[in-house]
Amino acid sequence: METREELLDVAQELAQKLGYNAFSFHDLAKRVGIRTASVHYYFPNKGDLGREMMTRYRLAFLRRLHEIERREKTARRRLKRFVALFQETLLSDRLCLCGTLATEYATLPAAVQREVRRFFGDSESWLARVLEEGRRARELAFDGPPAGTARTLFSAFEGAMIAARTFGDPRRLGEAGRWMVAAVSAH
Amino acid sequence: METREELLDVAQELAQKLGYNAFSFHDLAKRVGIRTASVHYYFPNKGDLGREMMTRYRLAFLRRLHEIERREKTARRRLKRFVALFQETLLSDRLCLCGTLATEYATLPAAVQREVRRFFGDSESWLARVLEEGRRARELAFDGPPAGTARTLFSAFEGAMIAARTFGDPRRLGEAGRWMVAAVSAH
DNA sequence: GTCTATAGGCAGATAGAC
DNA sequence: GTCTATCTGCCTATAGAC
Repeated sequence: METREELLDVAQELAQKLGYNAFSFHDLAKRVGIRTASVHYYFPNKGDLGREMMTRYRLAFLRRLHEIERREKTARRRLKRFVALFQETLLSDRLCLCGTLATEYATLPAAVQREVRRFFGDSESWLARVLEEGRRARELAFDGPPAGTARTLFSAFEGAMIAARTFGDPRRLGEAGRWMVAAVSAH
Repeated sequence: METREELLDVAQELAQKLGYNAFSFHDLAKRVGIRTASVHYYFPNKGDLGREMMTRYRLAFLRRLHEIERREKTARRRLKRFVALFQETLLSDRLCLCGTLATEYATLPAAVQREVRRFFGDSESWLARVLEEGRRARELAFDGPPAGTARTLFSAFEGAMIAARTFGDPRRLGEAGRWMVAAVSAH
């Protein structure tokens, strides 16, 4: 693998496990087997690394969402697969990268902040689309514009992820996922 | 005010706004008008400060929950007041202290981690009690044990708080609050 | 209680050799 | 691309004077 990608992988892992402010260029260098100065060859400063890490994460997540849409044809199954993506992350004691960066938001360079907001935006747009189609098909039921329900679902999943990792109990996320999906299901 | 309390106030403010790993003893000293070394007089190390800060926050929050229970007699009003507590925090660009510490969980001293878990536990117990009474009174409706719904509500509020601050839009929390309360309301 | 002085370590970052 | 060497600054923490 190219060193550049390896660095982003390690940075992402540490950010998801410990937070953005809790890892250093030296930590990355050690893990990849190079020197701190060499990390600066790829990323002039930590903000550049952070922005690229977040962009890459967002695009990879978006690809997986589109894959879900292609493979699953009912809204409820799509929502469950969305939660499953988060569960997968949780299994390696990681949070959604966007969730960790969002709590450290005020300390981030502006370019990284922008990427965090885009992640929220992209995810909520996808959820809103799934919700809207599901309601049109009479499979789901909820009041008001899909966007509002999408925002509530997304933040509920992010929050449940944090709680689940705190207690070292991934079932907390599964529970919240089933609860929220049931709440938007037509009965 | 005593210096000790002032230090805890500033530490809490910075932790809620920036994160636990983003403030230093020097930051606290500067704000309170003393020297870094003097902070160590009150708190031998940052872990001691963190634990005491989190304990104090948890107990103050619990007191406000009990106050809500005393003043409000319907479950729906109690839940709305719970969300209002979070909204109040959000108005000064802060997150729930427990939420910020939970995302940095792996970097915290064990004693601080324990306090974070207790905060989750206390809040969820209170919510579960309110939910149970509300259901018994036929005011609320939800499936299964109250604890499961309490966990989902609490993490949804924590998550909504994070999203709301990221977008600088407190209404996101209000929206999630109304959505969740409606979801447990008997119709 | 608060200070000065100081220690040792780690942070982000740069210059310049190979 | 990766290195050594180095800089500046900040971090947590301690010793000891006032």
